Amino acid sequence: MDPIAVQLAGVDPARTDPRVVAPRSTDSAGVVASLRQWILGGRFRAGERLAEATMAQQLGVSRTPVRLAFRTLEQEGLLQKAGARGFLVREFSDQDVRCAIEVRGALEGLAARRLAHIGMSPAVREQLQACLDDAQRILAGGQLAEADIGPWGRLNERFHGTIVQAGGGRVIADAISRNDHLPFASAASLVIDRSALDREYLKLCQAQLHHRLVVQALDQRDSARVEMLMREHACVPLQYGSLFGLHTPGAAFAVLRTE
Amino acid sequence: MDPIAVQLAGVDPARTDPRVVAPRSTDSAGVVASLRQWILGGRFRAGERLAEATMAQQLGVSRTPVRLAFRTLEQEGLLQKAGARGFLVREFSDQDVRCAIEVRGALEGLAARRLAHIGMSPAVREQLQACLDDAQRILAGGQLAEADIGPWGRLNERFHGTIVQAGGGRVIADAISRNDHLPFASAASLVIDRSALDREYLKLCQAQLHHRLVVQALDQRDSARVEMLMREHACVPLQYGSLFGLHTPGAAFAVLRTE
DNA sequence: ACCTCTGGTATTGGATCCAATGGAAGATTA
DNA sequence: TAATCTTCCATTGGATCCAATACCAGAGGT
Repeated sequence: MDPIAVQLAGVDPARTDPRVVAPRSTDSAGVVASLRQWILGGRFRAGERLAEATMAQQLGVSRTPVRLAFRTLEQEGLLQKAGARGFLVREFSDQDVRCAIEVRGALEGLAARRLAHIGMSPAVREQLQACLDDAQRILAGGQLAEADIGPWGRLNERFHGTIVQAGGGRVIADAISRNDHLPFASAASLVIDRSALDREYLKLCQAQLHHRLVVQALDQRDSARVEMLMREHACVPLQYGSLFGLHTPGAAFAVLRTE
Repeated sequence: MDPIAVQLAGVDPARTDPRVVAPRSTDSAGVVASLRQWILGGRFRAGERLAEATMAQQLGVSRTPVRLAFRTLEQEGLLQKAGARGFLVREFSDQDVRCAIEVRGALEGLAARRLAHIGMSPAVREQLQACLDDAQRILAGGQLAEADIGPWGRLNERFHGTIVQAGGGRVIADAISRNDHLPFASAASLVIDRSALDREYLKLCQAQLHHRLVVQALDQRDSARVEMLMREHACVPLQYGSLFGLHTPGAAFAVLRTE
């Protein structure tokens, strides 16, 4: 096992569409998902050129869905056009990852600010409280168990999603979800070092504190403060991530490998 | 002429690629551009369903490039999937437009903040000064001429682009450019009321003042202030736009019609 | 009269074929 | 020997064909 083996917690692509049990590669959406996973998983070198025919063959589909998928992945920022000849796997520097995280902070901060301004509906307030309570239950044990990673990822995503939905509406939510395709940028992508669960426990406690402060500021309709808190909160994985060297040259995003 | 006839200033799609003289519809990129223009131009009703075959026929191309274009426009947020049967033209409320503008403010503010933090290179400083000088020349006449709209749009785009490039790098620039496809969100899309050029002149003076303040704050490495200034600056078209009722029901984005 | 089932049709998604284009390698000449 | 031109091939983009599928309408049953 890699010394910095991590896990991408949160929803997996298969869970998004209940009809699809396994992410079949024979489907257009499946092709996008597979390619995204391959790219993020470090299957290709950074800057490597991808040919339609080759990918089609490896995925067992025709060139048509691959062409569609390439365009989608280009929009997501994972590929970039290589002149008139195919696409390149985009390489992300530490700076880029940091930027992506700051972008998420800025956008979620904006959504939270707006939510504080317009005020939470009772349903939203209840939803957020439920997230806090669930998190409290997970953290109550005093340590982090392997089985807690998945639930935490889901509740974390619920918390952020609720605020974004309620405060930002579709436009901000879309901007965030577009950014989320970049490595480490998603709120659902907790970077968990499974070999140091005790340290990760402290990290989650920190995150939970932020969540409670955010709800507090929302209660007080303190828009400026809640924005600042959300922006700071986005930096949590950054602070910790930089401790054990995020970027591994050679693979595009080696640390994102889901093992 | 419509009482609120406006113009979308700045670069036109044809100028982006020097090889293409006119935006041919027979090209894949041309298909995307045409469809985008049609959607933003209010050719379709909000929520209207677009069929591949129909669009292909109207554009004089096969279904293949239309399929690609639909996916691209979906990523851009102008279309949304209608179940398993085609795509719908997304409708944008005043709220959505406001959100898109605030998103741009947040992202450009972020870029400016980073630029203030790392400091401007002499080349960047010079480029910004050139923008200020060009703007000053345009405004020196004491009034706004019809012919000034195009140059102003270009210099405005240069100003913003320079800051984003220098301070944000690729990731933030991409996030902004993805957002720019939404109506009114782009820095290049000045909304100019050609029937009230005197009022528009005052608006541009206001914008120029903001630009000068931004450069001042950048000179002073005042990252917090420059961020705030950029966010406020993004709201300029919003303030004025809301004065003469942005949203026209019936057409998707009637006010964006380039006449 | 209303609900349901079934068949047809419109429409999308995938595969394959063909044309266009750009790059690379080799040959020819200065 | 090096530079340039030409030819060939790899690869992409567009068009068309075929299969799958979801909506719609009509008929029949309750």
